[in-house]
Amino acid sequence: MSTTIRLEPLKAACSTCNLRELCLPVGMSSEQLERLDVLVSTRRSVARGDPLFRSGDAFTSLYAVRTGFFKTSVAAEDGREQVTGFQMAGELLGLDGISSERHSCDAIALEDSTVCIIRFRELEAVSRELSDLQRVFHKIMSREIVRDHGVMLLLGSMRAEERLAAFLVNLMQRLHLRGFSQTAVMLRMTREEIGSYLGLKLETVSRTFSKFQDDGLLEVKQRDIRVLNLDGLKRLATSPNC
Amino acid sequence: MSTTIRLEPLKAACSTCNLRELCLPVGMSSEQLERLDVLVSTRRSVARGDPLFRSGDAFTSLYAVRTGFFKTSVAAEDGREQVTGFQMAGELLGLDGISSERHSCDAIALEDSTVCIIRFRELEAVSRELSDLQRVFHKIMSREIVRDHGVMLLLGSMRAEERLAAFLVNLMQRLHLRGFSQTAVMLRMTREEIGSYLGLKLETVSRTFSKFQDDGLLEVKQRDIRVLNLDGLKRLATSPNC
DNA sequence: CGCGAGCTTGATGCCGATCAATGCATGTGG
DNA sequence: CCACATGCATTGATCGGCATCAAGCTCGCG
Repeated sequence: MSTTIRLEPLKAACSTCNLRELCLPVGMSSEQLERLDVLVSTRRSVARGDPLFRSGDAFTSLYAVRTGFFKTSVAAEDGREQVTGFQMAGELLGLDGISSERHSCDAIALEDSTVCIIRFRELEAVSRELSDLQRVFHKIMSREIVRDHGVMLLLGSMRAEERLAAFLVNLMQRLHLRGFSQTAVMLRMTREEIGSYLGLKLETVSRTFSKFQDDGLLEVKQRDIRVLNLDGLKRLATSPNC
Repeated sequence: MSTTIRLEPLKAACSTCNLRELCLPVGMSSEQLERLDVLVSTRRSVARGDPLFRSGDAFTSLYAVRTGFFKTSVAAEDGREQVTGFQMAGELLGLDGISSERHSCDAIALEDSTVCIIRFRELEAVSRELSDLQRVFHKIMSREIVRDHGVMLLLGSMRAEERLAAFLVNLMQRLHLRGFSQTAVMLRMTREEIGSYLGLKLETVSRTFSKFQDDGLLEVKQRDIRVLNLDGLKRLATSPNC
């Protein structure tokens, strides 16, 4: 439980960050970026398997993923876990904590990662003066709500194949935006974590991967996925079972 | 499609609204409330069955439910619908629209309702000057995210009985906060709408209601629900299937 | 009074869960 | 370097919860 927190005194600067168009500073001018540099002054490294924060921790900061990959999950009282999302470079973690000033989910690094620490009180203060920042931040929160509604649709009314296809298409899209291949990916999460996110058991996830392979949609070697027919996947991800 | 929109020139005033402690103005001083009165200047009536807004509509305003009851739902391309929430007095509608400046879900009145219209640009402007308002608004958005995560947990890992129990407990709690009985409710939504929200078919919802009645937890007469054993329901809502 | 929307209940079937065994990759200590 | 442990993935056999299909029922309303 006593994870050492490694803070990096390195200057984190939005103005020189190559993720800035995918992150909080999207669309900002260079003067505006300088205001942000004050906000985002520290980084933190999180080793694979370690928590960035846990449910119940006091909330003071948001975190922008700089490198690496995270999962967030909520737990029921009886211990059942639900993975609520996977986050990659440029995405924000910790929005759940604003409401009660305590985090309400766990954020765990799925590979060695670094994040930028954004002190929330300062973000609020700066966004009172910089309406463009205010606008962007509101849009980010709203986007998270819209994303969550999409997941509800998936969990509430899609079948296993549709769920996994939707998951893969979404993942490839986000990776592509970040300059990675649209057709090959090394998954950072286990079958069980995918299953938890999609409301399926790990065996079902595994079987569905195998079926996609049989159908010529994918090539699957453990966590190494190569997409052979993206359109076919997309068709599955949105269309009914007919 | 051509629903007549009825705007009410009546002055809507947060400062005299008895919902203010459940709504955007929570915790505000009387001077602050006067600033809010400017923001929230118009009301709108929505007849039962009519949309407050629809997916794709331009986003300009948030809506605070004043009287009545709403559902929100998202649709897949093939027409499948997922109810994403039910909203009652004091709750905010429209947060989904901020991200793309278009609404991404439908909001339909389940009974004759009235809402306060909150022009979003003005809300942003005022909250730049009133940090208490800014704080409250951020908490409301965050609370919606936390709620959505709870629904994901429900959809991803609970069984039919647990889902319905959790739904009922949550509903009774929110009604209780608003001064209604904690043990009796006249449901405003159909079995199909409950089912859509919970990821179940209407027959399953109906059967589960019947089972709860057999088990002495509820008395069910169509939409008329009387809770006989709230603790029993709560136990079901959170505990595992053991 | 009769129609229709919504609710209940029964019979049956299927998708995904569960249980169980095996395979595969990585790492560790002898 | 091999033997073995460990964690994760795959695959098969079986089971069960919920969906589906199909009647009836209830109640409000024209």
